[in-house]
Amino acid sequence: MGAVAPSPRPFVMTHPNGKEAAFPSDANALALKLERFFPLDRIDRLALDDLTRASEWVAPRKAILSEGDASETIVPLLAGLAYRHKDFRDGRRQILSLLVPGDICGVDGRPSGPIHYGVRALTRCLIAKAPPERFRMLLEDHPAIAGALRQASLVEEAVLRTWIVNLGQRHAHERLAHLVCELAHRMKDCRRLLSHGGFELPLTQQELGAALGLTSVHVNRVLQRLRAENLIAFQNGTMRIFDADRLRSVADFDPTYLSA
Amino acid sequence: MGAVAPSPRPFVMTHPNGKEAAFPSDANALALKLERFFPLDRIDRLALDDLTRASEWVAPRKAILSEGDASETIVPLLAGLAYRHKDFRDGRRQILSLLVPGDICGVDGRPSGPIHYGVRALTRCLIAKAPPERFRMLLEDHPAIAGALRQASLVEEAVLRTWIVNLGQRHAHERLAHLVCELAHRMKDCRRLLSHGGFELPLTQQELGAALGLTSVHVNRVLQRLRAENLIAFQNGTMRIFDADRLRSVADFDPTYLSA
DNA sequence: CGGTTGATTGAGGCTGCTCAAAAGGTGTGG
DNA sequence: CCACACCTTTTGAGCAGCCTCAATCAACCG
Repeated sequence: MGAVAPSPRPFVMTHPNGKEAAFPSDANALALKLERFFPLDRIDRLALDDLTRASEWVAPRKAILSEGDASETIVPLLAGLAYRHKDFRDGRRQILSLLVPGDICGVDGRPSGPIHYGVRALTRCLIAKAPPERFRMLLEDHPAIAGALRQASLVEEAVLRTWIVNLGQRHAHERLAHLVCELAHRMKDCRRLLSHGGFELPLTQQELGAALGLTSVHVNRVLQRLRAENLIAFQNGTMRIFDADRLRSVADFDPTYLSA
Repeated sequence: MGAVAPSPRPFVMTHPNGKEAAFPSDANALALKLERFFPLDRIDRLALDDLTRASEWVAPRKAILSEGDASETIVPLLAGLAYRHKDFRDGRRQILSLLVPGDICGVDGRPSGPIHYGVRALTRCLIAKAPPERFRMLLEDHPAIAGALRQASLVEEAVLRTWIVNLGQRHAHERLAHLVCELAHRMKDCRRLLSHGGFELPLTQQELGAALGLTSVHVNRVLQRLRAENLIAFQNGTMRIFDADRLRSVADFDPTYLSA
C-alpha cells in the first residue's frame, strides 16, 4: 500500500494492518467498477473520490445495514467483502447477494422505504455513506457516472435472475460450481483474484449453504465431491480452482450476464 | 397497431373481442403503475400516451422478446400477461418473472448488450415499442416519470430478491402460496382482480412448476393439498383464493416489498 | 374420430434434509 | 500451559420431499 501523498484518496491511509495490502485498495473501487461500463474522465473520478472521502471501516461479521433501515443513504463498498441476507423468524436465512468492492450495499437510487434485507461485513470493510442530495447532485453533474451506475444496476439485476435460475433449476453441485464461477469473474473484475486463480471467500459452510439454498451438511458433501473431482478446494476461507474449464462446464456457466 | 385518429389512446379501439373489456385497458397501464410511485401531471400522462401510441397486439404463447435480442428498444406491456423465462439446452426452464400490465418487458434503461432471457405472452398482449432516443428524451423532459420508473425498478429488484428467498428457503406448498399472494397483490394494483378476489392466470401446471422450481407432477399434488386445506383453487387458468389470511400465514407473506 | 396437450395418479428412487455425534480449531481464563 | 467453551467441519444413519417414469384420463381441435 503506497503512501500517496498529494492524492485525493483519504482511505489509503486508513490502513491498520497489512492484510488488505494484497489488494489494490489504493484505487477507488467504485470508479474501477464504473469504468468497466463507461469511460470516466478525470473530473468524474475526482467527484467519486470526493463522494467517498467520508469513509469508515466496519469489522468482520458486523452489520453494515439492517432490515428496516431507511434506504436514503447510498452506501458503496470500497474495500472488503459483504453480503445481503434475509432472515426468517424461524432461523432460516437466505443470502441474496455477495458484495465485492465497488458494489453498493444500500439502495442506489431515489428515496424509498425501509430496506427488506440486511447487509453484513464478511471481511473488514471500508464503506462510504453518501447523503442522497450529494448523490443526486453527483448524478446530475456527471452523466457518465449516472450512465455507468445504471448499467451496473442492470448487471446486478442480471445476477439476481441468474441466482433464480441457479436455485430453481440446478442440482447442488452445479449450483455451487456456478457460484464459484460467478465469483471468480467478479473477483477478477475488482482485482481480488489471488495468484493461483482462486480468491478469498471467508464464508462458513453454513453461510455457503444459505447462499445456495442448501444445508451446511450438504454443502460439506458437495465440496468434498468437487474436491475429489479435482475441480475446486475450499479451505481456510480460500477458494481454489483447479480446473476452470471443467468447472464452467459443470456449472453451465456463461459469463456474459456479468458484463453486458 | 391501431389507426391513430385524434384520441391519444389508440389501443382503446383495438379491441377485437370482448374478453379484455373486463379489465380497464382504457387507462394507460404504464401511467397507472407509475402513479403508484409518484404523482404525474397531465403533461406527463400525455407524454406516456404518446410514447405508447405505436402499440401492437401479440397472440397468446407467442414470443415478445427472445434471448439474444438487442435490448435497445423499451417494450412496456400495456395489456395482458406475459413472463420472462430462461431456457436450458437440456429442456430445463426457469420462469424469472411474471409481467402484468404496466411492467416493462425489455430493459428499461440505457443501451446494453443482448438480453439473457426471453419474454413470452401468456394471454393476448398489447405492447408498445419505444426507441431508446424517444425514451431518453421522455426521461429528460419528465423527471416525475424518470423518478417513478426508478422506483418501479427498485420494486422489481425487490421482487427478484423475494423469488430468491422463495426458491432457496421455502417448501413447495409455501412457495406456491407465496407466489399466489404476490400475484394477488400485483393483480390488484393493475386492476386485474376478479370479483371473487382471485385472478386469471393462464399458466399450465408445468409452467407454474417452471416458476417455482418444481415439476408439474409435484405442482399438481401441492395444488391438491392447498385445495384440500381450503386455501386456493386453480382451475381453467383462474386462481381463486378462499382464505387469504391463512394463505398469507402459510406463505409467510409480507406485501411491503411490493410498494416501498 | 384420431391426435394432441394438459391434468391426474401410482410406484419407486434419488437428492438433499434431519438428527446426532465426533473431531479440529481457536480464543479465554485460570 | 492447560482446561474449557464455542464454533466449524466432518461423518454416519435414516428419512422425506420432490423427482422420474409411466400410464390413465379429460378436454379440445382439426
